[in-house]
Amino acid sequence: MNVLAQTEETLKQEIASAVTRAGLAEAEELPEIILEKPKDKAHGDFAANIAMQLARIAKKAPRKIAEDIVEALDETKASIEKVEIAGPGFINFFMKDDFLGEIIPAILKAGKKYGHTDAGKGEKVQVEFVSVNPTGDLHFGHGRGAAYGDVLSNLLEAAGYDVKREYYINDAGNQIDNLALSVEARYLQALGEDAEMPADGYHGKDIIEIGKTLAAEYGTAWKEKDREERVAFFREYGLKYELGKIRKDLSEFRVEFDQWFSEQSLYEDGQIEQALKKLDDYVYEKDGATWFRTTDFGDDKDRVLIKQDGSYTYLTPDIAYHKNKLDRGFDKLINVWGADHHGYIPRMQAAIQAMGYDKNTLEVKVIQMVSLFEKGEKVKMSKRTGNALALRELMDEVGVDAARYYFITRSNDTQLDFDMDLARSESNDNPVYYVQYAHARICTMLKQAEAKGFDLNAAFDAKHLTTEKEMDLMKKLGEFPQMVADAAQMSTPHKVTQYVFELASLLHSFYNAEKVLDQDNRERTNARIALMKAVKITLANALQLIAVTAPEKM
RNA sequence: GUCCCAGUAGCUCAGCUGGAUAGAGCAACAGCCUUCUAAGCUGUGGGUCGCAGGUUCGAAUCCUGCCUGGGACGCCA
Repeated sequence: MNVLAQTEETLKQEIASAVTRAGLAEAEELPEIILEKPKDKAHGDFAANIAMQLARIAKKAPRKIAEDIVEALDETKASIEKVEIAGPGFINFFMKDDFLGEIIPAILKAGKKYGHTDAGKGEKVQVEFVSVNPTGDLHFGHGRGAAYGDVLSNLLEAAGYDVKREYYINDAGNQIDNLALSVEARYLQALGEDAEMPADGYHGKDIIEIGKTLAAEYGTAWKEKDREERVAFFREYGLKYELGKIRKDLSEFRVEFDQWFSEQSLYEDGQIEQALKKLDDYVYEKDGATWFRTTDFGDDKDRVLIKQDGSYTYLTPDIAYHKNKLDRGFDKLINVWGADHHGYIPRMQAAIQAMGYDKNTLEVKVIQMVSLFEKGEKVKMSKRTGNALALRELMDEVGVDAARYYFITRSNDTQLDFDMDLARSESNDNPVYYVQYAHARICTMLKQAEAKGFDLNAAFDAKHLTTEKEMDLMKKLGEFPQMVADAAQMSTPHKVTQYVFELASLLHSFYNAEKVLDQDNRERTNARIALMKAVKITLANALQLIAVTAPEKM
């Protein structure tokens, strides 16, 4: 299925055996053979730097080593057309053109599965992301983390990992008490009372809405009830309301979780006590509190687990949650956090190690901040809510396709400027449309082909694809599975938007240069139709990975 | 003060597990629609890769120091 990778593999093996045959190095001391795809076509289809790497081992000049390797190469084995030595000792390989011929049939056969590999070998990975406190609206910044976690999960699945997506609900602790008290205050205010918001209350307009709704539904009934009972009810009500809204927004943003994990459930099952027991060797008492010696694992200072008042810090149930994850048998845990939480990483990794696991079992991906720009100016606050722009409002403004695409274009560790006008624009400035248009264009062509009586499933021979633009397209198509595997392995979803943009660009370029449907050249037309189908599949699969739609027409 | 991220073309960013003349989009300039969607294509100009050292046959990429911008340093979550 991964044709290009197979070609590469064969070539690597042949180079390796040529090196040993030429007596340049023993098999054990052979460095990993690295083949790169040169940017400049004059440097061939693949280039190897092995001669430079061997300079020290073989104690010879790189160019001389390269000559020896080339001498020993069996060119028939790896379908090599031509070999050149260049620069300081690069060996450039020009492959027989037909090595590309296998790509299109492989794509047509694989269909929606094209790009999938078994690189991950079924390893169990859990991706925890978003996990926003259910005390208010998701804002646009959360959208970046949501898109990142979701696309990363998609990539891991495509690369053959066994992935579970999870949202950790902070439904215990202070912030939920504050939510309850905030709801209470808004409820009483809705009844015309002069109730004051708690000091750390949540001032979002959504809480005001809850208050009004409660007042309308129950009138003064809750006001007359026992305070404790009332707050308990508001607590549940507020939680359910906020969580429902978060679920709905994320669902609309095309993000679905396998599990919504309740912090409260950790309290109910005694899991926190169990986790504390597990940390026992690294726990001590001081100043009436219980501490975790995270400095044993490189943290700046030790951290409190149980406060003087006997309650847990945020860290403690979170450790229990991670113990729970590990107990479920995941090989790898990936957490997606906002940049403002980066300082929390050392203590969490300390916990992982204290529980007997390798530090890298937990990988934390930090997502840098997002700034919104409109009409060239930074948008700080929403006029409507007084808070940061809600994710819902962003979706309404620019659409889910554009929002998701933009969040994914940039590497997670650079701050993102989100240009609202650009995301909204239906013009060639907008990369989302550019890519989608490529897909739509192919769909139109294929419809035209049918209308003109071409058989879309006619037999074809890729040898009729001879122009440079066709070659470029086929090479690009062939890179897709490796790109997916790399992006999954390196947690770099932005490689997908980059790839899909490049593929779209090659398609547009080809489209403008060549005509696909030609009654006078049936054989070439059949081959080109097959090529177009392969590009369409690959574009659609790439867009599927980032959950952006692939329209049939625009 | 310590830690994390960034600093690459006028702007927004790729490239960073070291490799050949540093890439893309936008902006600027010049062209392309009687032909499968011009939401497109073709071409031109544009760079001390923040600064200074170091490692290396080779550094935007690795190491050290410094500068600038953003973020974090709670018995908050």
